[in-house]
Amino acid sequence: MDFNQKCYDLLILIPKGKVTTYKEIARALNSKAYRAVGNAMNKNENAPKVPCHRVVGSNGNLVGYAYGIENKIKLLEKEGVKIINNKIDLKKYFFSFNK
DNA sequence: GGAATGACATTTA
DNA sequence: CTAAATGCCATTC
Repeated sequence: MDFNQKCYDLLILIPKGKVTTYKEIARALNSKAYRAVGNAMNKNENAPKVPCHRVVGSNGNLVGYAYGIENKIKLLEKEGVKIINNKIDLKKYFFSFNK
C-alpha cells in the first residue's frame, strides 16, 4: 500500500463536521511526512472517495485545495464547520485519530 | 539515480 | 503578533 493510499484510508475515518491537520495524519501514520500527505491529496486519485476537504493546516488555516479554496470552504460550511478569515477553529472542529 | 515540486510546519527576524 | 526563511517527506519528471 502506498503512502498516499494510507492517507486516504485515514481521511475516510474523519467524521462529518470535523477537520484534521496534515501533521495529525502524518502522526497517525507514525511519520512526519505532512508534506507528502498534502502531496497525496494533490494527486487527488480518490477525490470523490475521500473527504480531502476536511484537512487543514496546523493552525486551522486553509492551505489549499485541488478544486479551489473557495470550493473547499463551501464544502466545510455545508458540513457545519464555521470558517473565519479562511481559517477553522481547531478547538471546536479538530479531530484526532488518537490511536 | 538525481533534481525539482508541493494542499506543511517550525523557527527566526 | 505578522512576515519571511529554512527544513522535511514522498512523489514525479
